[in-house]
Amino acid sequence: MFSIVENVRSQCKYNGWMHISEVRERIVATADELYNAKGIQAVGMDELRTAAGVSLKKLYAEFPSKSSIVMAVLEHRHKSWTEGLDATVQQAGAPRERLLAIFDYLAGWFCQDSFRGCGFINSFAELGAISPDVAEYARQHKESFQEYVARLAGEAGAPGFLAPQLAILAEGAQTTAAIAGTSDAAGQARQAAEVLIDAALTAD
Amino acid sequence: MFSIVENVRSQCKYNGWMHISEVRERIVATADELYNAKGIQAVGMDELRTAAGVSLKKLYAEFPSKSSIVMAVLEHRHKSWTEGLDATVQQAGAPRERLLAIFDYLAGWFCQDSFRGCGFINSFAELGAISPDVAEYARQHKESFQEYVARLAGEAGAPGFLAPQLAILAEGAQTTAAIAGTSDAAGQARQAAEVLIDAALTAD
DNA sequence: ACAGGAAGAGAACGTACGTTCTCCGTTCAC
DNA sequence: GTGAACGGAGAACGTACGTTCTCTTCCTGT
Repeated sequence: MFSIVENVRSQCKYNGWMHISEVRERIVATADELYNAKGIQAVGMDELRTAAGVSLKKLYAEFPSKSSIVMAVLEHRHKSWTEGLDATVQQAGAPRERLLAIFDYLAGWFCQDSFRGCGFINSFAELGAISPDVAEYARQHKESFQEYVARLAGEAGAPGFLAPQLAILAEGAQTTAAIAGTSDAAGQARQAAEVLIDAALTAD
Repeated sequence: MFSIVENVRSQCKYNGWMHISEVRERIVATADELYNAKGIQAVGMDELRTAAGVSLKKLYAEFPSKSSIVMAVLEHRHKSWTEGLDATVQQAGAPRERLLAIFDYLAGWFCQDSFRGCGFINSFAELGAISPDVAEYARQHKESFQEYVARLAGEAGAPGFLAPQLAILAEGAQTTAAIAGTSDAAGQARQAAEVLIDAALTAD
């Protein structure tokens, strides 16, 4: 299922003036924005077509169905979220600061006008019950985040129970910030994370 | 907007064999289950009508539109969630245990087969962008939870920063448990809450 | 008994949307 | 220059769904 994008991307060739993968990426980026802003089910193929500046024929030449676009958007979200988070984490120095950098990344994200909550939580809420693929992708994304935090926590020398605690804080900050419409939760979660990290490090 | 239910409820009268409010409550309870299990947009009025054993005419006699049913379901969810939480909290003794009882309530909830995440987070994700009423109701629900935790934290003598931290933990546990499909997050959040509570109480 | 009205079942209507098809203009190879 | 392939615009099709309408049945009050 997730290999479709790579298969098609490997068949890229010139079609006169634009690389096929660029059309795909423009469609996916546009769909990501629209789905984030209005919800997946609220955005029709015609609206996406207009916003992306692509003909319906090209849309369906690139993707066999709307659900395949949704899955491509989830891949896109996972990639940009993971890369953005890691970039912020890498800028921090000591292992303890790298754990806290997670919440700095959240703070910057929450302040963006386009922030409307975690796209995986949202897509899971909207489609998880009727689309096993969406539910499974959301689960994998969250699992990979858990593993990422666990790696950072391990590098800080923390016991195993710390990482799930910090991950839960991060998840809670995302939903709290989205629904409340403020970015306060990032700072509150960061302060809680400091307490949990210090307690875990001294207990070890 | 939120007073519609009360207005109609006050006009209750006998219609031969069943109180009108009982029909309303059956519709709302059925809608709550279906919306929770499959998502709001995935459940049509006909499916709701069949599941509730009510004619379409009666459905539209009780509610002017689907969106009014959604709002009634949100009121119903808020009431049962708040009452269930408070019942668990009241069973605990000391103020510190009452704060931790929040996570015991979550643990019991997560273990239910019907658990599919917080209904307010889900409805916000699904409809918040296109329905200001839904977004606002979700915000109010989360705000009331924040105030509830703040009251419990105040009774425990904790400083003001503790309550938002515990609320974020609770929110994160809900989404983590929903997407992961396990109930582990409740215990992990509870242990984190213990650390945060003790740190806040000794720092005070 | 009979007129009148309430209520159920489901047909009907309008709309939205995912997907496919058709038509027409453009381009490119020869 | 000409024909054939390609691509864009949007019409068309089938389906689903929210909402309303119609018909029939059954109960009620006198």
